[in-house]
Amino acid sequence: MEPAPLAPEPPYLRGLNEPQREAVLTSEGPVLVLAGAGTGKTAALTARLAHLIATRRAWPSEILAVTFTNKAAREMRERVGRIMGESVEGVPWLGTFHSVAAKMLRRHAELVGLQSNFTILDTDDQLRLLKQLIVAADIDEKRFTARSLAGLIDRWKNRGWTPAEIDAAESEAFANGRGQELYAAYQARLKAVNACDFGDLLLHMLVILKTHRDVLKQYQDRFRYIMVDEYQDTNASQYLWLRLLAQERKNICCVGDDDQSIYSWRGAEVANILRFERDFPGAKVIRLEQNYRSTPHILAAASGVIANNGGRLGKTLWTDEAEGEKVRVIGVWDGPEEARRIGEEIESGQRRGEGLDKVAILVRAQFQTRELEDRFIAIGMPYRIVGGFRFYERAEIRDALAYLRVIAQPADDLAFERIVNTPKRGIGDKAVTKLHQLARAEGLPLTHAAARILDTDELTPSARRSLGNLIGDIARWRGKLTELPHAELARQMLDESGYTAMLQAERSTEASGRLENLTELARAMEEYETLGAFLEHVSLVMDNDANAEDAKVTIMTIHAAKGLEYETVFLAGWEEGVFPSQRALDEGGNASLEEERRLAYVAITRARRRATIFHAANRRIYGQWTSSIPSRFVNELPAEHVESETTMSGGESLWRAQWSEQGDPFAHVARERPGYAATRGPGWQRAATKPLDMNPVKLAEVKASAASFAAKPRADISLGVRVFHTKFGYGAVAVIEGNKLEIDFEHAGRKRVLDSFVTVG
DNA sequence: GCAATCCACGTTTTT
DNA sequence: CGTGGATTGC
Repeated sequence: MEPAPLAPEPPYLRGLNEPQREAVLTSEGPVLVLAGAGTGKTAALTARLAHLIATRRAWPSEILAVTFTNKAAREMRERVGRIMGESVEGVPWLGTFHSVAAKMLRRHAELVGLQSNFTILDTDDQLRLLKQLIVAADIDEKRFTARSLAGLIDRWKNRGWTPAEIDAAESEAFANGRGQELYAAYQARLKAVNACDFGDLLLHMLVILKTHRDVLKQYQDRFRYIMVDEYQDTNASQYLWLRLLAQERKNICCVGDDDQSIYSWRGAEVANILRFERDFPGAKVIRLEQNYRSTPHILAAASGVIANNGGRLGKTLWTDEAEGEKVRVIGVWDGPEEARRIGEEIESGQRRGEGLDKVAILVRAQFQTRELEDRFIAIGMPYRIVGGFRFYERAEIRDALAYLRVIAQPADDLAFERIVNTPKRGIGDKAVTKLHQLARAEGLPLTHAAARILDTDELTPSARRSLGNLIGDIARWRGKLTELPHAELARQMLDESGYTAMLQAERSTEASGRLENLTELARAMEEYETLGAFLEHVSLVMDNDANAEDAKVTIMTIHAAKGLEYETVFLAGWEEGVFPSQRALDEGGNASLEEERRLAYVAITRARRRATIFHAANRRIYGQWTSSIPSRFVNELPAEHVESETTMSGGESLWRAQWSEQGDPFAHVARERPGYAATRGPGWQRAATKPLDMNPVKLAEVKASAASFAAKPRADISLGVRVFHTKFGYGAVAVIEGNKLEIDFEHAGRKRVLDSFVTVG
């Protein structure tokens, strides 16, 4: 495209190639950009955003730009800021799917039965809640775990299904057809505690857009342009959400790469890319194929592997770069040798003057990091491991947040449960069970139920005292919410609750680290206007890639490396059973294998100049020595772009021999752990769906108690009635005050109890 | 109510 | 092999 002779080329087009410009300048109508790895898709996307604003096609507030990660959102925001300078305040609707959906949902929360200050639960809260429900439904929690139910519900939500839309066949997937019932119960509980999980952010918004024409219209009018990054990773609910919003103006631009779809297990549906042209007839499809990242050998190696996948949209990556080194494949004896070799390679790189921050080691699974870590500690190689625990997932941070949540959102039972006995204050299971019982019977949040129970003799005197103190503290802290900066309030709470003292008493290095984390948390809070804004930030945005600039080698999973690039990349553990993973080989068939192959493609394309692939003949997995054969992906590398080497005597022929002699390449892997395949494989799934002998009577009871959510006066209790109490035994009602009773017990004497704890008898 | 001990289990994890 | 969860004993 020729720049107009008189108008100088706008700065945002500088350095873009032809297809990139086309992606930027085609502002009207649906556009699908197929962008291969390293083809400058973020540059194009950002320039497009700048173009829309600079040419006054839309105000920043009229553009919806969604990404999957906070990192991507941040990067785009920074780049737009750099291009547009101070002239643009910011793009309010630029963010992750979840943060944008949350922002919308806070405005319309009441339409799905929530208040706008709803809490966003994390996985831990979610699991605790589900477990309670499973136990309450009298389902064997060993056989049907909260984790599997969480996974199931997540999948349903990813597909955009509300409980009403779960049919019997789907429901079968959990506890003998009770999946739907539990899903419904879960949603009801979430509503009761004014909370939602990650999936709900999108699903609730989707329901609102579907059922409230006016709301839909409002957003359709507002968003003149919609842009979507990493489109291959959208799940059904995100897809439906986008489709509704784009229906009116059809100015939607999706950027993605079907070859980099590695999150199907999280509900991502590559099919969304494939059906784009059907959903938006006349869509313009633009391919970005010039790679600016890697050498021809690296690209060819990656292309060679991915070519083994079927059903691709197909792109041909090319580059202007000089040829460079071939991809090296190194076979070693075992895991420790692999780690040793990688260490040596990095050291020789250092001698060539390569900085450690230019080097990454990518692994398939987290357990592989251990060996590398051991070795790096031994040789004093600075490293950092990406992934593992995020800042806000640490126990102390979650505890602190729970305190804040209890203050901010009185209905947040999960937060209250978390802190009620942390630090230990003698309020154990028994007391908490009682609280639950009361809360459920009267339809109260736990904090209110706690206040109620204090007036009675239901709890032991010491528990009562403790609980009284806690409730008093909570009330006091709530009172300070308006007068004190929330960071200061957080510090006070942590001190006055005894939480800090608990950690100080530990006197371990971990404990002092935790204290530091809490200080850090309080400091972070200062940057937020309100406590609510801070809590939202924590649950949706906070991540921990701090000090990525340090001169350290990065160790991470391939998943975590997506979107990143390094001069030198080491790919460890390319063995059957590790990569592709055993799970992928056992279950999921060809689709799983192809996803593993896409992972291999992502892994190789992270490298700019040097890629080295390792495979070991022996590896210790779960303490068991396992012998393994090279990954099939190694064999799929085009020979002319690869340089092989083995440290074992016999040279490469030994690998080939092993490879061909092995009739069933997985037989030995399965043999290593008898029963492994039986518990995790298809057989296990069959067992999970097999009808079980359930007790139907219990179900009726649960339903009945759930129905009597609201407190009603007990018509069956009047003065003098003989009642039974599990702790105090039989007695006669002496005083009635609403739900509170005083009873003369035959053995325990006069006690104050709540009517929900007694039965007439 | 809590601490010590046993035992089952074990990909990837943007939000 | 290590970990976290549940169970048992104080």
